Amino acid sequence: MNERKVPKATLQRYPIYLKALRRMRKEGKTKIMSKELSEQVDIESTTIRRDFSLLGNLGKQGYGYDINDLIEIFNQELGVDFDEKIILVGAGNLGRALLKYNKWDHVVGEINCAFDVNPDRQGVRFGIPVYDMNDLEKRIPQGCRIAILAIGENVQKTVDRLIECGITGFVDFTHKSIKAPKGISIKAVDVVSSIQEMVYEMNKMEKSKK
Amino acid sequence: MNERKVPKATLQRYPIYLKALRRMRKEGKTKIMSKELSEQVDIESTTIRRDFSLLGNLGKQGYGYDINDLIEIFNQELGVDFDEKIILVGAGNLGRALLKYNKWDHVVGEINCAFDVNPDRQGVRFGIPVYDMNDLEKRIPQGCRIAILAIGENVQKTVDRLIECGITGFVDFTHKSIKAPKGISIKAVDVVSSIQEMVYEMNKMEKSKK
DNA sequence: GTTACTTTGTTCATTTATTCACAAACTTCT
DNA sequence: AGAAGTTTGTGAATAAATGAACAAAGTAAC
Repeated sequence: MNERKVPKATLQRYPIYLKALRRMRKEGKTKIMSKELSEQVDIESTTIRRDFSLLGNLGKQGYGYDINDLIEIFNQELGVDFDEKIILVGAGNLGRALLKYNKWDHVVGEINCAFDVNPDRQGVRFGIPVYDMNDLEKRIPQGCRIAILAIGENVQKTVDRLIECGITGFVDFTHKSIKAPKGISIKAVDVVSSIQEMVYEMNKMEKSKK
Repeated sequence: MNERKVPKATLQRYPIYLKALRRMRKEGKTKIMSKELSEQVDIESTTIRRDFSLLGNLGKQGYGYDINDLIEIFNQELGVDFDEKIILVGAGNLGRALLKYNKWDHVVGEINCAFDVNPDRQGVRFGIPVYDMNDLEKRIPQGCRIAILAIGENVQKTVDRLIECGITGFVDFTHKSIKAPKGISIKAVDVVSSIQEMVYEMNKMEKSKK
């Protein structure tokens, strides 16, 4: 077992593992070996074992890993508190889709409330209050650090304002490029970028076949 | 100038560059230097220069890079044909949001058509025909390789069927873990994973401050 | 309890990615 | 046109990530 220092590359793989493990649990499996998981997620078994070992001695030799244990540890170690508060900024189509999709299985904290400039969208939606954007400073939950950006207009201005309110992490669904000071982390979730990366990979595969 | 062999790590950065470049163009800028871009996207200027140099000698010493040139080259080299055909599978809230958001500036091919099981969602939506899922085999455009998955049910079954139809790339918005044979590439776009990664990073930053 | 078999955790070699440092190439000023 | 000042592109050094190989620690069968 090593001291806490998870490499960036490993970090990007944890969500993949977690997803696969959840599926297996749902299918009724209770244990898994690195080699089998390897085939499922297309990552070398050695890499998997090393990734896991960074979080402790989770497996048993000659047996494998207990799926429930793994999921639990991952939830813990991925640093997500169940009471992490999240706000949704923008309750348009996309925002509402996210709310509806919000069966997050207690993986990350729930979305606490949402904000939108449009009065038609305010009120309670999918069980969550949607406030007027003007009331942001008044209504933002205490200790909230994370905002999901699902707006199309005034992105930079809104981000600046959110940072003022103490938000330090953004999940960004806009197509805009955002400027932010150090210490603020932004994760872009972007269909277009994903498609670009994918098409590139696909073309490379094609070429290597010929 | 090197021969075509773009490292994976570089590949992941191109979309970030592209986004920033587009913003700058919109702001009226016409040239950019690696050092300035470096500050904007928080990537070392050397890394940027090397990444760019992989696509050719795009810059001029003592001057910098021409933003328009860069954007054009990127669009080309990212391997995206403008006539890449894309289908949307699932026209619920999320699917519709994606359609509406579909001002993709000719970066990637447009969404050609969509499919949904629900008759209420069929017809023309945001200028794009939404067909019955049963007609998939009949209606899927010739040569279409890419599908955007925005469904919640029967994910695996649908994926298998799409693969039968010649789809080799998936942009996956479901929360399910999907099994697919080699040669099929799947890019998961997932709020929950993004939040997890982000929270982890945020916590790490906090700790390192103390 | 002993033997045969399995699978983890980790060391070490190799590959991949990043950063430093600087020559070559261009711009601008005089 | 020449000199001074920038900024690119890249070879060489460093750091990070991966993969092969195997000891240690377990299971299962007898």
